[in-house]
Amino acid sequence: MNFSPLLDHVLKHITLTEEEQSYFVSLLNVKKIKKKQYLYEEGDINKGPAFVTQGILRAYSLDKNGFEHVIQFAPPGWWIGDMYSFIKQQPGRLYIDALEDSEILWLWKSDVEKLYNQVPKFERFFRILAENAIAAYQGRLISNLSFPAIERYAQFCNQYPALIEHLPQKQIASYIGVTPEFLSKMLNSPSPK
Amino acid sequence: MNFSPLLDHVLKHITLTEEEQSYFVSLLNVKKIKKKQYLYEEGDINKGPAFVTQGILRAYSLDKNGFEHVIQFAPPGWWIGDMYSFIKQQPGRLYIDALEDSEILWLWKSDVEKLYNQVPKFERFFRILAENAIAAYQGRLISNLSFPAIERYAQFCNQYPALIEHLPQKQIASYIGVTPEFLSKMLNSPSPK
DNA sequence: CGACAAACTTAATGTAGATTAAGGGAGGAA
DNA sequence: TTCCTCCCTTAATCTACATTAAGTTTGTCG
Repeated sequence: MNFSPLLDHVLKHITLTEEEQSYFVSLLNVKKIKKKQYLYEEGDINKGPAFVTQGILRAYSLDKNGFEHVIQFAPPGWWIGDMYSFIKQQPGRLYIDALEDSEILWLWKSDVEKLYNQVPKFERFFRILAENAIAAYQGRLISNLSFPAIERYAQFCNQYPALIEHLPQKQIASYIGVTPEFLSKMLNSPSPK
Repeated sequence: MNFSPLLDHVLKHITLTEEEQSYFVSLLNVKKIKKKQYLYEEGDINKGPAFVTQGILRAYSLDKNGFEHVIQFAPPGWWIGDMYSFIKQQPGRLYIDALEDSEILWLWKSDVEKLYNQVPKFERFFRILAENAIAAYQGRLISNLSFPAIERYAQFCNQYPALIEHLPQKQIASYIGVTPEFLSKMLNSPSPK
């Protein structure tokens, strides 16, 4: 297994000795997830954040009519997880599955705690990670509340150009908060961008 | 000035010696904000998070038609800030003002960095704070994407019962993402809850 | 290769919520 | 008191987007 994408990512924010690095790596679990399989099994609450090394994961919620609403995509190099479930240690409201055959690295919640105690610098790392996520969520909320669908689509294209090619249109529709039919109509209408 | 609400809040998550506590307090700035005044002045990017001790603050974005969209309310005991602007050190997209005469404690960005160096336990404190905020934003997004307006209102009432009484209806309408007219109609229609 | 499912399109109809416009009540300042 | 501003309400009209229902194209896998 090649841990260097994750290590590089960590080392961008904090410095670690060789021993600290190998301790961190020793806590990591590898998991291969086939397309359509889930990251967490039913009621899995002791699993911590997951770092994507291959493929694409997706977090979504379900409404009462059974429709999916995409909360986040995670291509390689991104983290994904149900933060509510993780913090409160309660079953969450998020489903996380793979849109393609994928591979992730993940930590047990208890190992994350150990890591904080053994190498407190990781408190800093995950603080920075969390702050960036907040900024992203704030931006997403602004977008949802303040812009019409066509501009949310344009913003998505700007922010995630690599994803546009990779993702079925209906997933993008779900992310920006419209039906696949409406997105299709938007894209094939007067100003077809 | 009475710092104990903030100190109590901090001490719920980390333990601090007397000296650490007074060092922390020495970095705090107090500011009184009158109703309708702003937390940040034009282009203020070196100011860090603000902790509300009295009153209510509000963060909102503006759309191209000049309409306000509330991203967050902050009653006493809550933190508020423009995380994007804080992290990227760029002008943000959020306006933060007071809905009532208020009082806050705030830190310079540079003092937050000093605090992390002098008392690394604060990395842990702000990590926990940030993680909780993520959980809240995830919940808000789920709510916005997956539920109709009337249920978003019900959820708001459940989550912030104290705010319902305190806030003008139009602010709540803006938070749940509808016009004041429509909220009024909803509340005075068939099942008036 | 054939076939079955999944992805995209098109179009008719339906609806949640926006917009516009008007009027009424409560509080504050002079 | 009177005026003014802010807040809430009601109602008519409008629109962005959903729903339903075909049909078409693309992919995938036995």
